[in-house]
Amino acid sequence: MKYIVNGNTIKTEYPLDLDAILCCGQTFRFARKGDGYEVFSREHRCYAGGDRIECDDPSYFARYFDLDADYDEYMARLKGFEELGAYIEAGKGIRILRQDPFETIIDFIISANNNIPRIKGIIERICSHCGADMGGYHAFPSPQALAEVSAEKFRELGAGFRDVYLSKTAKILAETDFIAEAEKANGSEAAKLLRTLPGVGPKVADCILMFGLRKWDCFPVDTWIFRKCRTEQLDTTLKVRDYYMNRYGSLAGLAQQYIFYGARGK
DNA sequence: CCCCAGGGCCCGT
DNA sequence: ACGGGCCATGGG
Repeated sequence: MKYIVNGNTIKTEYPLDLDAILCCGQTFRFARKGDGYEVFSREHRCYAGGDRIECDDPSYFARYFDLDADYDEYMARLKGFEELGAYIEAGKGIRILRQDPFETIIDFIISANNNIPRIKGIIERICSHCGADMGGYHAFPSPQALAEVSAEKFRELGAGFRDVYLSKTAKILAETDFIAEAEKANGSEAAKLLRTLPGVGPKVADCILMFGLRKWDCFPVDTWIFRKCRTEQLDTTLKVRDYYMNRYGSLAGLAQQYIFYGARGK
């Protein structure tokens, strides 16, 4: 048993390292509150601190925080790689979030060539504009609601040059069963499929695989990871990606998160 | 004024 | 296939 549910409260076996989980760019919908964080996902909200999660829907957030998975086993497997030892020790409280695929696709299109505080602001304004009013906060918009938003409106909400990507992709996701196809596909096929969406390239696709589809055979390379991992041979982001995907295999994405946390810090 | 941010697109070679 | 310029916006 890795956690216990008592009413609307989840108690986890080990404390979650919420700073590492939330502040390293897996999600952008959270805020510090008291000793912990208020976290939003789709139409849900929770308060998380230490080993407690208080929420409207425990089964949703047990899944969201990936509480059924055995991270001790993952860490044990990755500790076989000498270079990861210190990173794993520092990041042992990390979980990989299981977020809504649609929300994750939109969030990471916004993340391109952007910084975390500004990404959070854009997403917040989009939710306020067309997400359901949940009383005190707004849900993430449905695909249908977001498909109604014009590129001009996205620009107005601060999305910058990503405005057309957002309006085009939202329409595709609202009008087709794209997401179901991506969920069915294996990692490399899903990555290829995701890259057909406007605004989704190699890095954004890998983040969607990681945080929206729980497919970990990927290796998102952003500027921080590239700075950390580049060598004379590995002199492009795609070469870094290929090398580490091959090295860490089915746990490459998790390994990336340990490296990211270690390289970037809080 | 500069540079940078969890990059992708589009155009040339 | 690959490289370089360009793309909004806000903060340092």
